[in-house]
Amino acid sequence: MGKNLVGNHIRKLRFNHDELTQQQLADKVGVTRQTIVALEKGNYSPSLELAFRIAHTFNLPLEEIFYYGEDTKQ
Amino acid sequence: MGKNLVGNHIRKLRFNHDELTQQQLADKVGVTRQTIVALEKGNYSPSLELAFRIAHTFNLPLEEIFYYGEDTKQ
DNA sequence: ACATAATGTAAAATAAACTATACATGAAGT
DNA sequence: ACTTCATGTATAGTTTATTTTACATTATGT
Repeated sequence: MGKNLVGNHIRKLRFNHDELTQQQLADKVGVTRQTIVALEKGNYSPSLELAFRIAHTFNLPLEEIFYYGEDTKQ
Repeated sequence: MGKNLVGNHIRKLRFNHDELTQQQLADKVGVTRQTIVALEKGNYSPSLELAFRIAHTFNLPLEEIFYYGEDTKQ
């Protein structure tokens, strides 16, 4: 257990960003689709390394994709 | 194995920031001293959650403390 | 009706992060 | 000389992230 305190906007970004599919994003960042599924579902938070690669892929600063605690963004 | 691609400025920050000791920082962010030691040594990269808590403690954006690949900062 | 592609879900196995414990070293103070 | 404190190092154990495999569902196209 131990609830996951980190949220993200991955799902939204996949659609805004070239309509990426889960599998395509997974390939781009070098993980399996299951990992993307789990992240979108909020099952756990990624490693910092993976978070960086995802941010890289979307060309966004990490903190615009991932946030600690409640989402405070627009 | 699997080399760690994420670096950080934790050690420097401990000194710039109130001369925090490893143990004090560990307490503030809720991990053991061993974790801080490992991070400073670059043995592995933290979870995203821990990275956020550390950034919080130093009152800095996460990406000013942690960087992917080579350090490109000043 | 059939095939294909995207997604959801689930569970067992491996890898990586993190803890707990323990001991060693060097510096600083008394 | 002794104590205390910060740090270094090591290793076994637990927890969490990630992989692998597998099957189900819904939508789209032919």
